[in-house]
Amino acid sequence: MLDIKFIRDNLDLVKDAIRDRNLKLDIDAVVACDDQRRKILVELEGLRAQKNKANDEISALLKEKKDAKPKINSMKEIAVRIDALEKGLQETEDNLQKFVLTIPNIPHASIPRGDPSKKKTVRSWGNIRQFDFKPQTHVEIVQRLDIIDLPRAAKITGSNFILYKGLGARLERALINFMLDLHTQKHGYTEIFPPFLVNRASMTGTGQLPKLEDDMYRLKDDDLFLIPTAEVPVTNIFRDEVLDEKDLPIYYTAYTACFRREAGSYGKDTKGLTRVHQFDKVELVKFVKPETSYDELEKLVGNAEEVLQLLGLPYRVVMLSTEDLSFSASKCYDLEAYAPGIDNWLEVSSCSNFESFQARRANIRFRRRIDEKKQVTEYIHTLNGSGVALARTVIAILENYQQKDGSVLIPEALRRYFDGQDRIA
RNA sequence: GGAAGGAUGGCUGAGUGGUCGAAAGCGAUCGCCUCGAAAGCGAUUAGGCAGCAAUGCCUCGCAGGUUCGAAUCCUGCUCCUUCCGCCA
Repeated sequence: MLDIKFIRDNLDLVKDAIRDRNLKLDIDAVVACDDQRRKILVELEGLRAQKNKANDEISALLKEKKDAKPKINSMKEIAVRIDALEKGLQETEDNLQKFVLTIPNIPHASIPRGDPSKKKTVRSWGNIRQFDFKPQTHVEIVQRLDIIDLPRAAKITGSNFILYKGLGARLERALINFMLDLHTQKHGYTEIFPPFLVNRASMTGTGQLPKLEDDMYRLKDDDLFLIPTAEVPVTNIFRDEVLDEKDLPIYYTAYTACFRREAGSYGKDTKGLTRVHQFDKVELVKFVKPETSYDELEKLVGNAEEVLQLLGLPYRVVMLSTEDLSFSASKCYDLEAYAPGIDNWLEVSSCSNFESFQARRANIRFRRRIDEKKQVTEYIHTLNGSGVALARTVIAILENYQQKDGSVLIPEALRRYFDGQDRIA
């Protein structure tokens, strides 16, 4: 959420941002709504001041046992007027709030303007393997090795769900442990295991609601949502709290399953494990002071990249353009791992700086000491990134590590989680 | 699912329908004291909105209601705690 004052003071900037995202929103109407709000507020506050003064006088009269009747009667009229203004104010504020919640974050100046094709490859890592046989797709591999059973997953639940089996299940568990161990032991993150269901306030706090309600799984009777990412429960840990400056920055990492309806995406990447309704992910979340957030973003990307490097998966780092940027993000890097079987770059991580956008929605602040006398509370900056998402990483591992004899080598970094086994055969 | 109790500032916790945005304590910050620290003493210490400012207004879980006036009374809701039931 953007600050209405910021919107007023930076009208052109906000309008440019909407245009750069290829959206249509009537920002002038928002300002007009706020004008109306202020107009009501001024009159209302004047009357309230009058009322408060009169109440003190009535109080004093009663104390001295004098007659307060005339004063009381004269206030009845004002009370009615105040009542009416309050209703009007409420209505105007609700409208304004509803409107402001649909305005996306301002894209950072450093990112490319325009459609998704404008995205910029920042760097690449690793070499694309040259095969002396025709590499198979992960769909073929998992079937042959009997480590993932998609037909039965479809029977149990529906299409685009995954049933891991045997060493496939083991691989999933190994990856989760490997990533959590790396981030907690080497990168200084504290491990979190949050609820997988969250309430509406949490979903609104991180920006999934109101816009993306159709993409979420929602419980019928409880107004709870299955989390689409650990970002939601973990960022909301500090909702409506004021943090202490000296506790910052805070780094959290969490494994969760992630649930996405993927409404409207039928026919797109629907083969195999590329786009599924439930997948595992290890997430990185940071709460930091505003002046450090862009440095923290670079470090966060580095932490996610290290996962792919240790797994030996070739990847590239892509800076998204304005139209590709998610609703709440100001700047975002995607990590794309190469999968030779399907000959595709797969988005396995998305690392974003939200600046104060989520913090304002979720009301997460910190106390900053200015000098001995003065301290102020201000919104923190939140960041998060996948470190990394599993289903697609599994694709990349299977397709990159497949051997001519049909087996799949287990990346060195994972072997300690396989009792030293070096291949899936 | 049933019963009872509760929700007040960074935390604990008092609160009479009318000088209550709110006692007290803890914590924190600053000062005094000290070679330095602890202890002690003193001061400061909720958030938000409008305004250049002075200042004004709002907020005691949330939403309504009664009243000239609500932290306080009434209704509904949410959440928490304890007990019972069920349960991995």
